[in-house]
Amino acid sequence: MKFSRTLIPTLKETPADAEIVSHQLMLRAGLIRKLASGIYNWLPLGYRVLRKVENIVRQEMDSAGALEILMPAVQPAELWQSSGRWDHYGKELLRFADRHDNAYCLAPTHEEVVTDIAKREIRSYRDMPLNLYQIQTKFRDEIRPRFGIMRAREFLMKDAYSFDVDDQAAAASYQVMHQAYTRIFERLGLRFSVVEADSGAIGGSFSHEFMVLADTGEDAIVSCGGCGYAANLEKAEAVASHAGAPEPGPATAEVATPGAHTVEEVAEFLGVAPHQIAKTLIYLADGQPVAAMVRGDRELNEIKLKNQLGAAELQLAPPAVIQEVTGGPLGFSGPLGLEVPVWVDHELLQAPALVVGANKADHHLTGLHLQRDVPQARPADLRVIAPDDACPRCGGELEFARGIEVGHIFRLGTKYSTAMGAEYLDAEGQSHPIVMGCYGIGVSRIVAAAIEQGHDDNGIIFPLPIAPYSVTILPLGHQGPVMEKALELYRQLGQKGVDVLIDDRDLRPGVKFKDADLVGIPLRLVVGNKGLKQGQVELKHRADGRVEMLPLEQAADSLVEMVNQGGGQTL
RNA sequence: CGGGACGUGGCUCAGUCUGGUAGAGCACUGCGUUCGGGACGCAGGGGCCCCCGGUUCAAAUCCGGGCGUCCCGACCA
Repeated sequence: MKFSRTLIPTLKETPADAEIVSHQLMLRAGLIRKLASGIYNWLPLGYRVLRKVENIVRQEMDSAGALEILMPAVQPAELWQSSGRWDHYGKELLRFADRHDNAYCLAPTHEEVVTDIAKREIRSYRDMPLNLYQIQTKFRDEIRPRFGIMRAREFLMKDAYSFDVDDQAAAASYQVMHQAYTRIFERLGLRFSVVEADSGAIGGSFSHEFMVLADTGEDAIVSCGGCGYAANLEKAEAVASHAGAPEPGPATAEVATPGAHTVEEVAEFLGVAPHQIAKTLIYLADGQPVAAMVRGDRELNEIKLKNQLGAAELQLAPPAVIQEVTGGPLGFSGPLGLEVPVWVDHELLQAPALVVGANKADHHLTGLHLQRDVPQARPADLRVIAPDDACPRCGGELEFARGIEVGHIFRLGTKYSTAMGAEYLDAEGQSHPIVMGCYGIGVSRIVAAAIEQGHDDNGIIFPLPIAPYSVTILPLGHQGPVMEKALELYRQLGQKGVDVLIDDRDLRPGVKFKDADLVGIPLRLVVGNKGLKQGQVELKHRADGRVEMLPLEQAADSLVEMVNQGGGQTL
């Protein structure tokens, strides 16, 4: 492609409404433009990147035996009512009516439609295993779209769904996808980590997330170098020590703690360490109050609590409810005398004496021994794992990192097939619900994630496999031998199947250098008078800045070799 | 949905407090010089100052109401 013939509107200045690097650089490099909040146009250069990501995903899904289909973005309400999600999905589901006043939605995901396909087309155990996937536009009416393409309302997703006869077969299908995903992210040229994850509202037995590692990532993850354990912070287990329960000390005593609400204030006032204090938090789980306790220096993991309770919704109780449940104001809650269920983080059982709220304004209790004083307390893993925690598998040291979720695989079990009546007949003629799995990849998000991971002060550094062009040629001059040689190289590379962009604009060299860096093309070939006099062209690697001089006659072949070895694609 | 900020040529922003002819840099067009890291000179084009209403002789500027965008939080593959 000739630069002068395409549309790559680069910007010198950073647009004011872009906060994170990937968003800024995608705008500056002319990959995307915003149409509305969370809704973007993909310009030629950006769309090439998107298509290259898509190609790799498609190739690996195909070779894993999945079958590509295309499902509609507009879906009738009835389907969503049959799964129960029309009422439960919430406002993220964009609903509207057609001219006949029939209700529809823009699909945020496709379990309903694909289960409907399975229900209609799968009759026998002989029809499985089956895996159907699509690469298609999703719409989620996010409360707050942000970070450009990273959390957009409309985005491109690869979603796959597996259908199996039983859990064992479903586990095998899950493994196949796990491997396919690993190959996909390796081929994309991204540093990533596979972590255990909470399966969330979609349900199912367990799941893994594929995280692109980047300091700016929205998710925190932990991993163990020793045994390979890795998990989302939301999910990571905090193991209890196996030491026996400590002997109780003297009975509890009430102390006045005027004005001390927070753990820090109470610790300071009483001259104890925060870990000797227990926080008691009052939650509403599906509207029912419960108490949950963690050590003062710990953070409660709401997802763990929610899962323990089997609750669909969990939120901190408002002050009025706290007053009603505990008899005291916010900030002085404790477990004694509560009639609601009390859940305690198992770590607390090791404490011989705890400071807790007295359920009375400006008062706390000291010397609380959980087993003695709150025998009905139910121990569980309720807290967020912390840097001083050991690996829950091998006891080794944990590393903390940040990541961007780009893939998520779930086992769905029979949630949708049962709700929607998708069944098959086994060899004995018995009817069973189909066992499903679902597997998502945020295709457009990968583009942003790749940029979060690969950039420097000068712009984007694309991995070769997804770079919009593998090679860019910069003729430092607009005519004469420089341009002739540059065009010759351009033709040679093109004929050999290399995606190449030649900057044939009549501009000063500096502008071309800046744009080439900004746009992030991995291999840059500079054709200038200096080099040509020695029969050479200069090759610069975008990633590490390495420069080498290549003899003119061999340049094309060398480049082809590099592109092929680096997994470069031709669109 | 709670809190905050912002809306002025394509982009980045000044001007708003204290009402009085709409500005700068970049980008764009033409000419000339320049040409290995975002050149320079000259000459140009381009604005419903987010929208609606109000106050005023006069509103980008003051007042009221909308709309939009971004950030933090809550929420979310």
